[in-house]
Amino acid sequence: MKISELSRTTGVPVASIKYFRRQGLLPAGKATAATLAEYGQEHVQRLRLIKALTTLGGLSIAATRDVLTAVDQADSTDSALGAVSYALPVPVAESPAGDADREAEIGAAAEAEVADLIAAMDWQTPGTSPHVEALTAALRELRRLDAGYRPGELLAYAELARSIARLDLDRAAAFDDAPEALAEQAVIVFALSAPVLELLRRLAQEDQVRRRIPSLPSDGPRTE
Amino acid sequence: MKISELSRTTGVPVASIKYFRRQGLLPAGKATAATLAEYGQEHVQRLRLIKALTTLGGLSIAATRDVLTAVDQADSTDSALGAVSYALPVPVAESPAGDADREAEIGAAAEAEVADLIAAMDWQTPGTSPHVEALTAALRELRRLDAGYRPGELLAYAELARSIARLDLDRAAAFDDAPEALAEQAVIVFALSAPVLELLRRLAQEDQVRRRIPSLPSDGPRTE
DNA sequence: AGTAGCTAGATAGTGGCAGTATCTTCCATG
DNA sequence: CATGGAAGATACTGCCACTATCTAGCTACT
Repeated sequence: MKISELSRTTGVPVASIKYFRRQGLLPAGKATAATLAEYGQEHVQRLRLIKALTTLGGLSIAATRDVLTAVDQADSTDSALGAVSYALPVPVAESPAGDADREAEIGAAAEAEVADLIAAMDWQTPGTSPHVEALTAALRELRRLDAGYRPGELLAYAELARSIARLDLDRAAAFDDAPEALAEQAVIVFALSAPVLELLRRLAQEDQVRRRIPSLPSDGPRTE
Repeated sequence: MKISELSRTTGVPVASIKYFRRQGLLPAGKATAATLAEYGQEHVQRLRLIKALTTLGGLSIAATRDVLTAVDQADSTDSALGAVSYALPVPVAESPAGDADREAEIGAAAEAEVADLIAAMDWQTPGTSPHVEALTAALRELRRLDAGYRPGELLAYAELARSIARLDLDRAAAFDDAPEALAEQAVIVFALSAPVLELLRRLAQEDQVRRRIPSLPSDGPRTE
């Protein structure tokens, strides 16, 4: 397959394909001559994955490269899942501090909240997990807004998160008879299921709003 | 409070405060003279909210403006929740089509999947909901990758999404005795809980991975 | 054999976004 | 009455994700 055919098959412009190659997202084709290379089905699939990660997953090019590198380097065993998980970017919030006293108080409360949660859930996480850091930062941010979780609320969410994670792992493990596909499946489940879940949550919220507030009009979004 | 004090209190540079004002994210201070305006506590809170929405929530300036406009225009009653929900951006994926036949097949399957799901959940959503559109697009994207949900899987996620939405609504409704704060609380719950939930999911995934794969790299779950 | 039409690789340019900096005019306060 | 801010307008910057152009070299058709 020539690059122009690869472009036609996937709908990705030739210039973009070259760009992805330069950025290390896509392996080079097998060169058949100094100015000619042959692309295969694996390039088609990789391009689809790149597109899905950037558009649906909302990943940057750099983050996509990190994730794909983890996929390629995964020794097609268990480490794939962990590597992919850590390669995914994390929503981090770090507002510039205003009042130092208030910041200290908020910070301590957030850290305690996370520690309590992890203990209560009996979660096995390394102390260096970026997710723990990020969660603490997120809770700090909410506390700055005086919108922290009330006692037990966060735990309720965590229980549901555990249920979701069980489904995720089931989904990822469904491919464990095809080791070379495991890492890729892990990416899909970890990175691309998040937006799907978020949309389900929005739909469920919408339903809940309508059920609890019967006076709401039944049409769609307000037109401008 | 002068703008320099507002800047010091919130940690946001003066130039950025002016920028947010220009973009319609922050109301102008009460002008006390041609070149002097007075800012109050509401500006402090609004700036905190802007920072939280952009950093933690990952919203663009334009999206933040839309959300805040919905907050301000909410007639401090029920419509606040709906307006905010629709003002939030939605992860949309639309890959350029390659093969027309395959696209048609994928599209039809995704649409049927969404319709079935909404029916099974008895969700009350308007046909024009952008969330329905977005979910269909997301499922199309996954199907393009040959990574669609197996029968019943999506429903299981949806059930959990419903549980989450119930928690969300409880959280939002906790402020219904302070109508002017309801819309703001809705923003916080709808826009800022998503990253928290995502982080909980990551932590839970991490825990699940560790529990399911107790072995060391030398002994994978399924070796080739 | 000649040539039109690809191709690879390098480099440069574009448009959008989120600020950041500068400039001018004006005024409150010591 | 001088000076340090403040307001508003405009311009500039850096980053990102492409997109276009250019050079040089095939290669397949006639």
